[in-house]
Amino acid sequence: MKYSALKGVHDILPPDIYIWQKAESTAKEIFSAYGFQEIRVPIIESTDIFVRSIGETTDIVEKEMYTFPDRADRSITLRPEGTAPVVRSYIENHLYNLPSPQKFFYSGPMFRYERPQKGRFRQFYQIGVEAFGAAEPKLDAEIISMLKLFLERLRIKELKFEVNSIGCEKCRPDYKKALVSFFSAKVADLCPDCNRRYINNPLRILDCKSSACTELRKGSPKITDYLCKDCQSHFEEFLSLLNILHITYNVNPSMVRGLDYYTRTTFEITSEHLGSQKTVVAGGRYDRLVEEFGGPATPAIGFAIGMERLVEIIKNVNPEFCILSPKVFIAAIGSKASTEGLLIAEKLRSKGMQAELGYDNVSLKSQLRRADKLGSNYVFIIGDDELQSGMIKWKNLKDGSQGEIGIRDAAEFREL
RNA sequence: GUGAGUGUAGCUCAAUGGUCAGAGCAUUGGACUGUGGCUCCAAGGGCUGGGGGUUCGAGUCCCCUCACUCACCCCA
Repeated sequence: MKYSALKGVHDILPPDIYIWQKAESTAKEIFSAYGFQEIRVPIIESTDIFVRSIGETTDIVEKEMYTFPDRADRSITLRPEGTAPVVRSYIENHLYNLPSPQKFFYSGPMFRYERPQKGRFRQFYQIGVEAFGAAEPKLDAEIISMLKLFLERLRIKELKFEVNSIGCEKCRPDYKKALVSFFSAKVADLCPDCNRRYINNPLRILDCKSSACTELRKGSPKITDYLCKDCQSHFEEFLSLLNILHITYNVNPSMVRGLDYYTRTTFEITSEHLGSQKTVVAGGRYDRLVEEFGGPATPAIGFAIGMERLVEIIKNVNPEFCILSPKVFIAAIGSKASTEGLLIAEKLRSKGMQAELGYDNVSLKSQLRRADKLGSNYVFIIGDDELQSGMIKWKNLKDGSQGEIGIRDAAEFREL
């Protein structure tokens, strides 16, 4: 094979593409109902946009970005996530002057230079939403509810909703201190990675899967015990609204996000159908980011759906998901009949009916065989007899019934 | 970046170091002159991922390399 796709990227082909289209159109429909409008932002941005928002010491920025100099030697990065570009656009276009909250959704490819595995790719697709200008927990709950509806519409069940609050710039430092002092006596026994985390991001120790660290963090302080008064009541109201909305969730105090910009509410939706990369949706509040980017102080919240993972789940739970539209197949014998068939097909198509032609002047048998394989519902048969009589034959491939219809009326054909 | 596993036909997989590398599915054609699905028959399709080595002889053993997969890590 001379050429192949790059590592970690992939083609999306039929029949999978129908699942993608269904997921995308469903997202658009549901998100619109909640007042989210589509926004399209560039795939390339200045590198510093991502460094500033995601955080200099995160893995994404340190070793996973596709960063390169352009011809004028500016540092450009292929977006590794969607929030930063949307925030940049929100500020640059002064969207904060529009009535709050402003709600957007986006969809498109993201790029991270990672080692591929199940559910993880170098070019992957996300559909995400970002809502600016409302701090109330009502918005947080609404967004979770929207996700629930979206997933139900795709007939996906048995997902786990996990929520947490990671506090704000007032209370998180206290928690960090408590955590550091808790682990100070145990640093030596933590895994090498966690030794590094102990210095630059102690919260991540909670996330570590190594058995030693899992053991060592038993009894560690919980973020939820350290929340300041405001964060505490925000979180409590959020949870009570989830109850009112009949959303089943699990509070997971050790769920920390890998991007630095998150504050307060964080959440994740996971599935057992995904191997070790089981997060299909993740998001949270980022109440400080707009201001840090040079905009007015604006609370915000968002999430992103991993499309490959979503499609993987759909394929697992609902393999029959995509329904083929009815098709008419026109089998013609002889060149005159073939021309007639072409004209009928064109008329059907102009009315929006999917019509397929037999090619290559092959036997009727193989044309029918092909019609069957395409999943056609009906076949029109045109040959010398039909041209003479002016009546063409139709056959229903699903139940085998047959009949005749005038050549002129064939274009008016509706499911009989 | 680290580790493990796997590379043979379009796909899923066989083949003790020993004829010409096989099967099922798929594709195409035929049995059936103008009626699909079922059945039967046949055909096409392979530099056994690539390179080197051991051997009288390598798909098989050894080394290198590339690719894929899964896991660690990280994340959606």
